[in-house]
Amino acid sequence: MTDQRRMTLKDLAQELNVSTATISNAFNRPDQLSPALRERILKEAKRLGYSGPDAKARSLRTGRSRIIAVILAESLTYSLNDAVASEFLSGVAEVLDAHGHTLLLLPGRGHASQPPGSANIADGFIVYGLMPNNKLLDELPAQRTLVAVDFDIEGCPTVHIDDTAASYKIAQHALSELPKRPAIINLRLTKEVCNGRVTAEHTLLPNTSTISRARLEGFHSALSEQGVDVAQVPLWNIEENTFEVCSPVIAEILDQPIEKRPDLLLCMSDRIALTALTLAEQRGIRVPEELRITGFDGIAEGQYRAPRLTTVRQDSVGKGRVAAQMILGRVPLAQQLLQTELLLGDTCP
Amino acid sequence: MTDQRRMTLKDLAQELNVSTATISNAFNRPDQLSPALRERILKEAKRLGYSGPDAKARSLRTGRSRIIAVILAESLTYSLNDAVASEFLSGVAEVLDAHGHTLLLLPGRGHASQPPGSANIADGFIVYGLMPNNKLLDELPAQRTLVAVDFDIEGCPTVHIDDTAASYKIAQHALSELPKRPAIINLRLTKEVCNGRVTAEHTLLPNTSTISRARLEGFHSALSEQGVDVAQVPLWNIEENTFEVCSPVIAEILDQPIEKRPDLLLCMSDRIALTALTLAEQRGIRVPEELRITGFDGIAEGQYRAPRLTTVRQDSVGKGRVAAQMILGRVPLAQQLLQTELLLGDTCP
DNA sequence: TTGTAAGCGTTATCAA
DNA sequence: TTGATAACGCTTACAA
Repeated sequence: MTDQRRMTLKDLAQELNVSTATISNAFNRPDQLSPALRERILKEAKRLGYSGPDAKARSLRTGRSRIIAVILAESLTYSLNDAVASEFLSGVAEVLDAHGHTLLLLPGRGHASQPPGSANIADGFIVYGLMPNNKLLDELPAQRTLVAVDFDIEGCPTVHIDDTAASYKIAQHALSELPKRPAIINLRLTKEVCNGRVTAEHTLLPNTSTISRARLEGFHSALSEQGVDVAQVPLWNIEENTFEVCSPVIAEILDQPIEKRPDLLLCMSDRIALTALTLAEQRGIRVPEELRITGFDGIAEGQYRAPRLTTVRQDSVGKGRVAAQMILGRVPLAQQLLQTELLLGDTCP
Repeated sequence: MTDQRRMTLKDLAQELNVSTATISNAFNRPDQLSPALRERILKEAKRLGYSGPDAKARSLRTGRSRIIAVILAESLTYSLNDAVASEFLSGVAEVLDAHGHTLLLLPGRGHASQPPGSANIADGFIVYGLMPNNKLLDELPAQRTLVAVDFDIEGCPTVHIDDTAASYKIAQHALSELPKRPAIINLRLTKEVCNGRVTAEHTLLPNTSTISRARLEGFHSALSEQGVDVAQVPLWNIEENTFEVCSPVIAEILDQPIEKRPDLLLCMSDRIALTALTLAEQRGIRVPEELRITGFDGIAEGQYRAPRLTTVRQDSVGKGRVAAQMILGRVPLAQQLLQTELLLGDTCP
């Protein structure tokens, strides 16, 4: 009876002289037994140190674990420290939590030697961001629900924003005052690794469904519309959306002779824009007088500062919520497109 | 054989005319069967769409899931958007990932109606931050490993920083130039809810093991040492470490008549300090000339801006790494104390 | 209202 | 080197 190992439902049943089914019901279906008996069982369980049905056994038996996995395109380390990904996750977490589910975090890129087979314990998968190799996706249990966020998996429900429209919108705003020397700073858009100026030697990622590619599209159409020759607009590439990786590139841009230095930076993320802002401040370059800057995302850090960032807000939390609701089957599995909103700050009034 | 439902190990065994044990060994113990057979099994498995042993069944059988849970004191929504907690999590994730484990996130406070029984699927628990009620802790499977971070559970391995020493250190630095009107802004230190000035009507949290209490201790001893009567130093309380919650309190502090307005703010977090900095800038109060500000934590946002925050850096990522290593049994379960480092920025030179 | 018993898909211990 | 077979702890028809 009460030996070393953890007490099981069976032990408890024996102890109380009732059947295992009754104990199970006491925990899972209150309506299947008399309140009195249930009361007694719960009390005795607590007294004897039985803390409820074992999750492993239960999930094997029922086939469901109440665990939803989020697969992050980037490493967990990066994602957890990125404002946009964090907001997305908190949206997911909020909904899962409200419905008694929990969140398992899986790295996409560069996971350990052995693939985490433990992953397939999840009832469903939310895949956030483009997977570099579909290998991981292949390994996902086919039967399980899948929702893709910010990219497309064929025949799979997705949640998206209209990146092209959003960047068109902000570029159009920025171009209401025509810049002399506009420049675009994008995020991982070249096939080759390139942290700096994009030259003729680089090729852009072919996949038109990446968000970077879509945003470039939007910038370019707004520029063309104003009669700017987009081929003449310098393109700079950033390999990772962090201050450390951005800043050398931004420094290179800002340290050009003044007659070549851009007077408008269209950045593909707020992180890039904020880095540009900080470096401009350090150099005494006045924003927006000498340099106008636009961001993308609408993260808090860009709004709770002076000068406030001009940017497009995307509802990352909302994206997370919708993705989670789809996975839980609380909204129909579909192709959702979320709204964006222009945020007129001080960096490009 | 190949019906609707997912293929199982047994199905595969039947299909290949080998025993289930052999299939299992092919996946788990290469040395237990001839390479040729193993090769064949793996190939056929892939062809027939068997993606390896089911995690639920495996975890029931072996007793281990390769999942480690982190229980966060605050809601997931808050924690994911807090720089310190995020860094901690990324430290945990990094180590877990390197050893083929995955991360399950559990909310401490305010979890859903039904306790997530799915939690006990985890092999071990890292508890981050003070648990408001130990109820959740009681429910944790007694047998499982537990590591406490930033607070104490009796008889449990912990990882900590020396909050008192660290805040003593930074306060001492700040006091090298004696302020006329110092003030302290702390984080959730009153028993009653209080977002504003702490008065005689408020009582401080009794528990001396909270990090806020420990930091206050450090501030006070540095002040006393300089002959300042700590009873005269105003104490302000913040209920949540976010810009939104901080800013009204900071506004109240800064909008006092100039002869009452503090000239030194000792803040218990960088978030508070950064909010103070932003609001000071908005009001044209010069930092550090008219107002010196110190933070606590050393988050990136405080260092990648101008002026840089003067603060104490705690190695949150390192804390996460150590906690994860302890859980995995890669370092001895013990009481670890991590170092802190004074970061001399521009807000209190 | 309560009890009986058959799995859920594995792994581990044997024996062959 | 490979194969039977008994658990792992639980849920759920179905029977009483």
